[in-house]
Amino acid sequence: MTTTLIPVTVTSAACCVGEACSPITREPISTAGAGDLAAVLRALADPVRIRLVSMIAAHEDAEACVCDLTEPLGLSQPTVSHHLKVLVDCGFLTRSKRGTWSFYRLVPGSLDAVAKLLTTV
Amino acid sequence: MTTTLIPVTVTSAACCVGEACSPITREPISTAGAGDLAAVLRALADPVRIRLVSMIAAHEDAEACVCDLTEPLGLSQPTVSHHLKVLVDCGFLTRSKRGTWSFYRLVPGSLDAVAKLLTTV
DNA sequence: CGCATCCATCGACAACCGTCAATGAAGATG
DNA sequence: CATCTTCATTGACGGTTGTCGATGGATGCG
Repeated sequence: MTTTLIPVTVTSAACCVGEACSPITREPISTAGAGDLAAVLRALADPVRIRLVSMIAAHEDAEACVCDLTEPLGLSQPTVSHHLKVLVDCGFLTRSKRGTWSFYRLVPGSLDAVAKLLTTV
Repeated sequence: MTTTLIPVTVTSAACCVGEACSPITREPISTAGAGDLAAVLRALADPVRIRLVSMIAAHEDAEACVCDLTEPLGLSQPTVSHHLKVLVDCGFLTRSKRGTWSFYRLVPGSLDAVAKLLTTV
């Protein structure tokens, strides 16, 4: 028997964005679509979270644990965990526990999905 | 004599983004760059402002005045003016007064500049 | 077992933000 | 001139959010 793992994180805002997959400048976006896109953008609209995404993506093996991120950011561990949770809940990061460590990784294509909505050309 | 118009809206956040013109996933973004990008994204991270950008871009002649936008949004005129100001200050919209009316227009390329920063491919 | 490390969650506080009513300036209209 | 329309600004209020300290669970190690 083969176990197939189907991601069902429907609540992911980054997933919901896929509904309105055409640029927002073509025609007036729906009220719901605007709310979904705003929620995703709000998750990225923070200096710390932008640095987190950037640091994780550029980190060795494209993943990082909390203890790798706390000191460079100069923030407390709970604060970093909080921001990471926001990014995970919105579908930009995944978390995988290995031993005591939690490793965070960028979800491929999640940023591009948002970028495509903003592209006018 | 040829009059060359050089845009010098340096305070525009959407312009500042141009400094870090490479995708954020290539290497860790600078603290200042993250702050600038966050400021621009925060301007877009609101359902009303996303609808405003979309409605204006898709409007006739790609421009609209405040009275065109108030009723469809179901918001008060001061609130709409407030959101429009945020978008203008960040370089996403331009305002041109003609008579009593203020016409707003999408700045070409402003959204694409942000999209490029988020694109990983 | 006892202790240390890594981390998520909770509660609290301050700062920020979206919204509206009120106001006044600027132009159009009679 | 008098009036109306369009719009920006101000001040105030309530809700959201970023931050930290404290706490406790889970894992690794001697």
